Amino acid sequence: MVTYQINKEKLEKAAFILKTVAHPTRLAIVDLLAQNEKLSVNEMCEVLECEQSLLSHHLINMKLKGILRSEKDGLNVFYSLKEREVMKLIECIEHCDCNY
Amino acid sequence: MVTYQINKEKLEKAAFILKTVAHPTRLAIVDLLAQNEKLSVNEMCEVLECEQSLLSHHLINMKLKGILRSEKDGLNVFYSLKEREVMKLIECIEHCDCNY
DNA sequence: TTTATATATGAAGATATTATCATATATTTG
DNA sequence: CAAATATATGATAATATCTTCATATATAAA
Repeated sequence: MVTYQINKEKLEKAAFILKTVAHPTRLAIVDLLAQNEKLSVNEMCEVLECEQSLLSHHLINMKLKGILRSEKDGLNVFYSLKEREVMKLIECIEHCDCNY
Repeated sequence: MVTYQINKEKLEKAAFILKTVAHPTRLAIVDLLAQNEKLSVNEMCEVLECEQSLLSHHLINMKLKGILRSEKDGLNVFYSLKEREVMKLIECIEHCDCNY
């Protein structure tokens, strides 16, 4: 008999989190913030060569989904990883050499 | 100065793999195959309550992307995890309680 | 060799995601 | 206060993903 343990809710939550990160730019953001405690939108814009508005959309989305937090300081808004656990995802992925 | 280490190619690959798994049904497939060495399409259909054709699409997609392998035995096709490393993703996610 | 079963395929429609653009808001500085 | 700068917002267009359905293929069994 086939067993099945993880419940639907948990799977949906996991898929949700994964989705939030499953994008080159967003993954780069996580990576960047793993290496730098906090960064302003502008700083990330430059490093990632991503248009400001698009980056903003990504950042707000990630914040909304609980991956990032933000704090305002004058004109700048600094983003940082809310759950440093997310970094583990990246490491994990790096070790997983699926060939396709 | 902001540093940035991971290269584009790596990020794209990682995002690609993540995307493959960032879906409730596909995550359930990984989970199911982490617990059962190999399973036929039908067996998974029943457990996951997923329509055969849809499941087939998912499985083939996952195989194409290097997450799964398949072997035929008579009428059945058995799928199994190609990279058991993928299981770590799930564990990782489970420990990561992002609130959103 | 017809019938049943398991799986795959492909097209189309439904839905979701991503990118772009123009512009708004908020803050600082001159 | 006007101008400059940083970020956010919202509508829309472009694109990708997911689902469904009808049907094809391959194997096994009667």
